[in-house]
Amino acid sequence: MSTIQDVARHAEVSVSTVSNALNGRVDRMRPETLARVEAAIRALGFRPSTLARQLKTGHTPLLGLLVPSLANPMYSFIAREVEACAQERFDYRLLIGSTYRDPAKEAAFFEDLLTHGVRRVIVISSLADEGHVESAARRGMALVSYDRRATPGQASGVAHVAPDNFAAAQLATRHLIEHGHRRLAFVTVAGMTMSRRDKIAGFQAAAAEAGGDVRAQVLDGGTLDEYGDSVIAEVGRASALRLAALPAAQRPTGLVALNDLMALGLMAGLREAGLQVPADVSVVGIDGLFLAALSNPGLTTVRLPVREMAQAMVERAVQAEAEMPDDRVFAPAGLVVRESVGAPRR
Amino acid sequence: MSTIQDVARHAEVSVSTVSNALNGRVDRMRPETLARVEAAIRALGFRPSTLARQLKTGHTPLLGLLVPSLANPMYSFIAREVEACAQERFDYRLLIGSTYRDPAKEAAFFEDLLTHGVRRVIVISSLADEGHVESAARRGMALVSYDRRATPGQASGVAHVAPDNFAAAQLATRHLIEHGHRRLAFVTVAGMTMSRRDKIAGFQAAAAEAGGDVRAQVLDGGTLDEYGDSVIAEVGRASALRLAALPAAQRPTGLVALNDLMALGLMAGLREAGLQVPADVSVVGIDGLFLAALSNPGLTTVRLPVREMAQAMVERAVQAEAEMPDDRVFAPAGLVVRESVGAPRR
DNA sequence: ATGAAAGCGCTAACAT
DNA sequence: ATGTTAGCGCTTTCAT
Repeated sequence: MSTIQDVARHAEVSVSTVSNALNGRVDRMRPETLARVEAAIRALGFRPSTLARQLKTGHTPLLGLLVPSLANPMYSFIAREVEACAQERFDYRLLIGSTYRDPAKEAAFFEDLLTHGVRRVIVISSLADEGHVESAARRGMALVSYDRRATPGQASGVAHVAPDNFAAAQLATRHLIEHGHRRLAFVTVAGMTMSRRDKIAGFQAAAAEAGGDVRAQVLDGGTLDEYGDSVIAEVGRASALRLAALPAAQRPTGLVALNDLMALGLMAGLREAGLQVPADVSVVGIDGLFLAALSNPGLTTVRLPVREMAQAMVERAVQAEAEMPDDRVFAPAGLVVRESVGAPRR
Repeated sequence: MSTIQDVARHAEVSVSTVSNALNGRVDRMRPETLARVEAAIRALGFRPSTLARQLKTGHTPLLGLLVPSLANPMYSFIAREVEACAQERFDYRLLIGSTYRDPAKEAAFFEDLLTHGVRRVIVISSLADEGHVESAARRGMALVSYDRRATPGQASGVAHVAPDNFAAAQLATRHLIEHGHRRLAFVTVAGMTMSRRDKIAGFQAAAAEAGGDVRAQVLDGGTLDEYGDSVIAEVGRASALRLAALPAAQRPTGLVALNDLMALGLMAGLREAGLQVPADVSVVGIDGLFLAALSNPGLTTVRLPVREMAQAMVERAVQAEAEMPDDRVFAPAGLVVRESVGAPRR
């Protein structure tokens, strides 16, 4: 690797001239000089070290991304969009870390980012409290948190980007109601996060607006001890089995799943128990993963505007100095109707 | 952020003493001095900057990972294992990049890594030629390439880790043959890579060993122009439609898919065309994604030892100086039997 | 046992 | 228009 010194020597100019050329201050030199510098750069295959540059400027074109688990298709889809946007629009690279819902891992990730000079981070955390995130913000990081909203009346130094979970669940639930379902369940996992609370509220609001004969229950499928890849789907499968054990006359006929992975697990469990989707039970998911199109029956789901949210997060993180709204909520991109919802048996 | 200077001042020692303490050269100072330094570090919440350290030592604890697309569940699963291993065993963080099969993006990623001082990289590339990779190796990077083997008689400076694709496809094909299938097809996409070639060879070898009445064809489902998330599945769907259009007496009854995503697409297309899996057509995948367990019917697939391969790659990349085999091939972890394979209709 | 000082590759005043 | 130089935070000889 050649250095700026080598270039200066080769072009027979000083390092500052090379530096000026490198940083677009080309008006400060004769075109001819610039040409010589550029020729030298090309001849030597010189690339300035971000490292040395950063030591001086205190700034590095690296974006931190914290996800619960890369093996969860929703998170890897978000990661993909974040990476693409960061790279194409801002020339930033992605430093990624998984936490598996472990507070210690999360804290360690922030430490390492600090150490690496990374000062812009997007956090997708399922941890209940935002403590680490806020303390990182206090240490001067530009933080954007996904799927979470600001605690009211409390400036946290953290920006928030989230889907409109209320609207998404409401949309899903209305779809079920329109198909004639009256016994509804929202299937979730143990642990209440803000986003889950919103989905449940949307679910209940849709049920309420449909009138008195609609029964809407929330089904908590159990704990996610270890945040594995398939656990949410496994919880869905277990919930399906519990549902199937109910007498048919009591069993909910319309299920809103916490997300697509849960819906997929639900369908697998239902099938295992000998129940048909949608003949016996209808299922609708939330997320809009492309995998939902491959299931059998195809999963009807609420698509979230992942690309738009990813762009918003990247913009907010990278242009932290700019004046921008601190909190953005994105309406669902719409309902993708496939085959997992039908009229209830009567 | 406090610096080593602050610590030195606070502990009333010189920076070199602090540096020595930081780097485990504690035998060079009185225990009492060490204690003072440690107290100062704690008091100030000091964390040495990897950055400055790296500028001096030329080494950074960052591992580059190049994948075709994070949205492909197999790659994100590998990424997850790579990240976990790199972090837990070596305290390395992951700098990730997607290429979408674009040589320019791939080259740009290497450039950026160099610029960031990253000198160890794991490459999962579907690009035909390994040119960029080898040139990066020549520039001093420690490279490990996944799912590809060394070109014989050509020291490339690149280490290779790959599943035994031949054995995997052979295992899948034998399973079909054991169930009585005689008309077999291997379903792939356009473009021949080394790993695809090996899978096809394994498929054909299994067919050949089964005797003369077995017909084994290779079905190329078309191009992957843009390396999107679902494209392989889409190609599978399209291939299924073509297959379904064939007269039943000629149609292959047993399908080996290039990978699980392709198998999932195949099953979706078959269903769309009104064909039953496994009654009309049996399907077996390769990869062992957890998603294969959620499909309907559950996908029978050959599980690849992803964690073991990820560990091997990380070890090789991080301990590049150590003497280790340059090429490792991993046997499949076994066949996961679910419901997508049955006896052919007769 | 401890400290002084020379860089690592670059940027940005501040000269000239 | 171009050059000199002082750091950025750390490691590492080499002195003391």
